Amino acid sequence: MNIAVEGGAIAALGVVISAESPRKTCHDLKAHLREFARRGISLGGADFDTMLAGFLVNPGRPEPSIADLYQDYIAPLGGSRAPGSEPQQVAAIRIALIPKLEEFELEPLMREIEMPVAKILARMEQAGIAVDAAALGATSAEFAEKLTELERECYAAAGHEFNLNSPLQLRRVLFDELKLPTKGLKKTKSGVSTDADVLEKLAAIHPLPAKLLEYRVLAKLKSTYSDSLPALIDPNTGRIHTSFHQALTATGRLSSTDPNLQNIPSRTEDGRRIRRAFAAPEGSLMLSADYSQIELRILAHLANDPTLIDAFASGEDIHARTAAEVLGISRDSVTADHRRLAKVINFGIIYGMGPQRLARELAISLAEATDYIKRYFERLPGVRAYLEDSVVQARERGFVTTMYGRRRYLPELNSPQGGARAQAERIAINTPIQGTAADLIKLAMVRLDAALTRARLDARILLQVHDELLLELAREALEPVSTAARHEMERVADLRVPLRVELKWGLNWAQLGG
DNA sequence: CTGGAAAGCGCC
DNA sequence: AAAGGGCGCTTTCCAG
Repeated sequence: MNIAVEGGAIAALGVVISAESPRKTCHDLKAHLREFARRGISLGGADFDTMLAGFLVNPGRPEPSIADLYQDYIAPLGGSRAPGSEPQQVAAIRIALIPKLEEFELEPLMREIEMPVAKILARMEQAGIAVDAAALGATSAEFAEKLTELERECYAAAGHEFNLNSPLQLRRVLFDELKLPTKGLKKTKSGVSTDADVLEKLAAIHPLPAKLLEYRVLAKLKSTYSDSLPALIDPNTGRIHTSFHQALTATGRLSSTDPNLQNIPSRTEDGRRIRRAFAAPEGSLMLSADYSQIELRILAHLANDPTLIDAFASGEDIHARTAAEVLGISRDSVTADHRRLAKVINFGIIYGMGPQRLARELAISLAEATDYIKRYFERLPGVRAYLEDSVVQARERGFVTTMYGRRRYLPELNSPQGGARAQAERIAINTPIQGTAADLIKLAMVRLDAALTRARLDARILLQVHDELLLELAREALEPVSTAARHEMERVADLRVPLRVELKWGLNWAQLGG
């Protein structure tokens, strides 16, 4: 096979150098880059990660190990040779995967997006993020006081003490002891649900569900965030070092664990207290960038629907425009309620929502919900045609793709089970949209990192950048962005609609952001 | 004691 | 009769 393998620690990490070219292959490059950085070694020029390539070829196998890939791509070739060392296996896997990437036209996605993203993520993980442990501690203490009071009120409303964190005990209190009506309420496998939806309905007729809703929100924030995050601060760096997973989700999104930094609260004021604890230290500045309405913009592009494209091209409020279309009214007579309704419909379309769910969500009749959906598709025929075609094509080919060719296989589309088939059809609708958004956001990471690197900055999206001159340089790097918090930056991809970038920065970006 | 399922809920 | 897509974390509860 003509492969040279470096010895010692490097071979143990699965780095392979081909003898005829200087290209280096790695399995889980991001992990190795972190390990190398920790030891102060540089790993130059790695241009192929077998884990990422294997995942692109078959996303049904998340975070494949070297053994998984050997099993999938080398063993079936029927060679009689022994598997060899891990680096040798990695080299063989690369050779087997490259033709697959080319056949599926995934090579540009691999080379231009996934490989650069892996290197950026390694730096982000290594850099970590600063969090104000004292602020979190104060928040926890305050939440604890409020929780004690809420507990007392819940026990009083129930008539006795019980474990407020146990849905089972709560269900017995609500429906067996207090005999609250269960008619029309959502059920779980074991009985009537006690989720927020149900408790909100019951809140109108009894004080316990109302208090419990308050209790749950605070208990969640305290246990998941203000209590847990400080424990994850690395004593060596004083920062939190999350792990990003690049070869995991079915749609191509990233995920984050230990802790999950992608679900830090932002919606409620109590939640924003948690988010505010992620503040740039003295002398540094945090920058965050995001796209506004990216999924609906992608829908407009993929569906090539003139109305949606026009709405985005002219910078309209998309939910208000949808409201005007669906309700058949002029754009100036759209009220906040109309807009709220249209927003639910817009999201529902992306997720493949049916009329039942829409009716429940909006507290309207099934007939009305059915009518809204009908009118939506009448007014935006491009969307209807696109969604129908998506499902038909997916059924024929057995998979769906994103704009950059990322695949997701959907064998369930031909299932005899109606429920499983319907689920697969919703996935067939959602995945090209959600997955394309993931592609574009990764591409934006690569471009932004390159821009800031050119400006001699060390960029870390959502992480701190150490540089006294950051603000000046960021302005330059992100031209035509100026001092305001939100601006249009650039078109990241060849879309039929403009993408709008939202930037937030400051010593505390959470305060600046919406 | 550990592991896993279920319920619930935080984010996009 | 009909689960809106994608995640990860905490708690309870039960099995081993």
